Amino acid sequence: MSKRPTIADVAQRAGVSKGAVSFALNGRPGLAQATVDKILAAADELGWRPSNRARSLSVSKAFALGLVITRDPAVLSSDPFFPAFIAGVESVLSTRGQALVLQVVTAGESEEDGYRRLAGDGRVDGVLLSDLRHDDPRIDLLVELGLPAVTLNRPDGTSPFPAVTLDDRPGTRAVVEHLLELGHTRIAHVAGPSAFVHATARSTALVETLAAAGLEPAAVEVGDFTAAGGIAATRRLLALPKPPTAIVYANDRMAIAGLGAAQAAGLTVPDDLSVAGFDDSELAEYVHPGLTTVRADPFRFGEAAAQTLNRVVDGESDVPDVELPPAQLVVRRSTGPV
Amino acid sequence: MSKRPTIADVAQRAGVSKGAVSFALNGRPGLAQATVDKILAAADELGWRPSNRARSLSVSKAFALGLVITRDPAVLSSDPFFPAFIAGVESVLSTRGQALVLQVVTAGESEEDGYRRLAGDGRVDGVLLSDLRHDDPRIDLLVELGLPAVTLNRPDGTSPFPAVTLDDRPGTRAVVEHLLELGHTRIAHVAGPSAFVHATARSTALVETLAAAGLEPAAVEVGDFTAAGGIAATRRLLALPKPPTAIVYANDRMAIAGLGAAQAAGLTVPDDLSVAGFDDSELAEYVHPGLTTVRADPFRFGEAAAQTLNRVVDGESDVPDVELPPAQLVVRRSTGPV
DNA sequence: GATGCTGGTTAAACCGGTTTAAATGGAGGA
DNA sequence: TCCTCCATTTAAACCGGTTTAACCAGCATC
Repeated sequence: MSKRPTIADVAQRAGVSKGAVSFALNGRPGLAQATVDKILAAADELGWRPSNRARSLSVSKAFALGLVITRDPAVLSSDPFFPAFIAGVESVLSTRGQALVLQVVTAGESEEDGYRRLAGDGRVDGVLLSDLRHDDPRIDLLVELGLPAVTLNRPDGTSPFPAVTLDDRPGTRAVVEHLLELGHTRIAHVAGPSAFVHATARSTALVETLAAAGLEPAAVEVGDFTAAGGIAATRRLLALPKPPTAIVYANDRMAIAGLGAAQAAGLTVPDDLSVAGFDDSELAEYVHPGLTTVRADPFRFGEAAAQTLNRVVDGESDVPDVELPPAQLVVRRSTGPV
Repeated sequence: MSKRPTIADVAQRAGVSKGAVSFALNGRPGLAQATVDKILAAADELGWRPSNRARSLSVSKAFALGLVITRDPAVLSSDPFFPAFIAGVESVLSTRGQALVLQVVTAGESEEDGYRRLAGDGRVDGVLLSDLRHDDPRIDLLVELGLPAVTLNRPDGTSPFPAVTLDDRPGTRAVVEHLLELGHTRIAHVAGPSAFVHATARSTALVETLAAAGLEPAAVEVGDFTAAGGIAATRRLLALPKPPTAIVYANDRMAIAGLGAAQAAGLTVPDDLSVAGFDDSELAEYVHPGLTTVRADPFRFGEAAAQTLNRVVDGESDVPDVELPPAQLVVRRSTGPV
């Protein structure tokens, strides 16, 4: 069981100093090409890979990015967004030898502590800020902590961090127009919690599209993105004196649950009620009837977010925002004529 | 913007040497109590927290655990297991100042590289081995890499690592017995990929329970744990000359998709067909009809796994296996009399 | 009074890299 | 021949902790 080689071993083997090896490895100028070749050959023969820990200490970098996920009720539990998003992040990190540090903040602990820990421990060089909220307190917190960040979608206040955005509005607009074309006029909405930026973005897009057609929502219920919330909101909508003929949900989980609630109430979808979701989660295609929804691309979202954050971390100034192609309408069987 | 204090600052303030501060911090014997108090007070006043990076380098530990998730087809995509599992892991790590490094291996890269990277970079002190497969090659790999591990469920070969187990069999048995009580005799099964230990555990429990009642499965289809696989398997089962009156799926995603397929084929659940899943994912309760399934506790699974791995990492020898309370049957509306 | 212990403390080496200032050596110019 | 200058290369400091060996005062022992 031979110990893992260190930079000193490589230096000795190549007949140069430690410093020279470091220079060669990092492609610094000032070394003769022949020397560089000799060093790289020696490193190769020994199978040397520089120690992350030593590098971390001397350059004061963690070579890792962080993601804090708040898991308050069960908002996260089966969210189809994160797994794919994380996969996208990884696809970038793996090429740069970086790691992803995940922190799930459970109900007890405060989310703020999560960020403080990540920063205080020097675990990460920057964080991805997801599920942005209005007047999000985390932005000031990160500024205070001096931790670079990238926001997923654009915060409403001023933010020193670049934003990676994926516009939910065109997709929402398309859903509403699709329903209008089918002849619906009593369209209700089950929104996400109004604290979230993306929740209100979807809601206002819906309201505006209806307004452009001279309509307003039959009703708006606020859900919490969970299946349980979707059920409750749906029941309230169906109990209205003049129930809607179509319901647009702010995410698929609420929509699928709402679909179940409607069916449990004896309604046939889409004959008696049209239902649309948002996310195009895996199950959307396979429930009965297949769910009309809006598809984003969380993998590319993750890629773009990681790339952008890395530019910030690398010290680039004025990193521009990145705008991803908007979400697309996917029409399935859960929507039909009135 | 004052720099963050180092151990030297604390030492100076307390009027002692760096070494003394280190001793005091780590609660080592050999220091007078008065000195310890003085040092801790000084550290407190300065708000000093030892640098993880420096500690990592000098003690050769990462203070982090790793989890590699393979995301080959889309097997992971909306698996309800991981988010809760990870939350459980975090609940343990956060109390010890450890971090969780997540590595999602996408289709392109080989899973083996994922572990090699994690080990080679010295990012983690140990890993959690999930989705155990028969003759899992990762066990030998981790031995070769010298990376401590804990397996989720017990591998069939010999393994030097402790196992944290949650027996799926009692739950599966309960599902089958429940269906037998309802009068079903033509019970089919949609299994998970036979490479997975937990998939075959569920399958054999099903077969054995039926055998105890003098029956055998009406048919067994192998799915891949995805919704798409669930649909395909269900269609094949329903196309049989004598289709089953009940289908037991190896997980909820396949079951929910199967439910949709059955309904799309014009069947009424549970009148024409009973359906049962496994996991008790969030949507199980809210689809129509509510899905009869088996509930495990992934959060506690994560807790137990992290605790056990930490015992190994801390150098304890002969860490015993941990057995969690078995999964429980949850009866809902998707199962009924023949 | 020299010797031996012992609890308390420190100086210095070490972990494995990066980085800066200084040293080396050979070519070109006076 | 001697001096400069420039391209290479190296020695040493540094990052911020941990750990080992040495040191020192005080006290008991003989």
